[in-house]
Amino acid sequence: MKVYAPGVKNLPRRIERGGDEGRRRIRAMPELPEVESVRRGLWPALGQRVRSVALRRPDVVEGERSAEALLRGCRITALRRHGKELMLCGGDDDQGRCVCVHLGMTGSLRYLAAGERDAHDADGHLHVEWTLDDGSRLRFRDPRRFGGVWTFANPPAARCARWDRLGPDALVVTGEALHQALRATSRALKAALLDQRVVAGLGNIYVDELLFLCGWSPSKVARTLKAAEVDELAARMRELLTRAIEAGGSTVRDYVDGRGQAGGYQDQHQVYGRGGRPCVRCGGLLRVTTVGGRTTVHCPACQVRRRPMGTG
DNA sequence: CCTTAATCCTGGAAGC
DNA sequence: TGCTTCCAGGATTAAG
Repeated sequence: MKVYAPGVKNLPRRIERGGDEGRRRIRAMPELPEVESVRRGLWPALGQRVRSVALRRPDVVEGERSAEALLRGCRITALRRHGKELMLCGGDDDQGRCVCVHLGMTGSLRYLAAGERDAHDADGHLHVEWTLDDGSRLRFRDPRRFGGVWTFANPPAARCARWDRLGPDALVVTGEALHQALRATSRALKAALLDQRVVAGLGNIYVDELLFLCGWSPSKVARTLKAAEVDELAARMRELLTRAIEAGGSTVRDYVDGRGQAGGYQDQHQVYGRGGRPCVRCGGLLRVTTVGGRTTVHCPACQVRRRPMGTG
């Protein structure tokens, strides 16, 4: 495990420097609150019929790539979300065509009213653009192309292929369901919570924030949490995500919601992006480590609850 | 079961 | 200043 002790020479400079200068350079990927904010921003598209589809980069689409598969001629009847996955439904009663969108790390899905323009009108990362009957548009853009679009004959087929592999949605997960998943793995708690099959929607930002709020060490073994402790973990998870959604998600660099609005939750981050800076609770320095293959920031003094091997 | 590493990709930061 | 190198990260897959 790579460990950066505070003040040590190999500490990345952006962390050492601290302040807003250090924070804003760290990127955010869309996690559940950001994806939900995108979904809520797309509501003006509901009820509209898709007039045309421009597929500029066919390889971002998996499955059938025809305009019809991408909802041309369909009326958009629902915008759904599970974890970080979005689903655009093209008909009533699970009958119409269906498109799933995953934003990956840098993906965005935006609604533009008729005639509305934005900074990305002509860049090379606009992969799919849907034009609706009233002249408004939906736009999928993804510079790094870790995201993508999947086409299905209908929503049940999409759920079967994609959503059924995901754990319960993190915004509404019960302690009981979470406990069932956590008790089945001996991985580090952080690694388990990042696994979308365990619980769907958490990424690096909100896992680190959640573990700080609960006082758990990221390397605590997942299966050793008691039922009551997982109840509390689930409750705090729902509360954290709800608050982040209320703030419009986190914008660390360039995330915007479905209407191009930046989020505000980054101002409430207590650990993410704050490695090497003082803990807001105890004043000690936050430590940057790697857990589950991911950069992890935690407070070694505050997050000592039930560490493995009784070391806490 | 578990872990780490490689893969995809680009832009921004750091290093020389 | 400019060029090169490194790095982040979600999900998946392979290898150890």
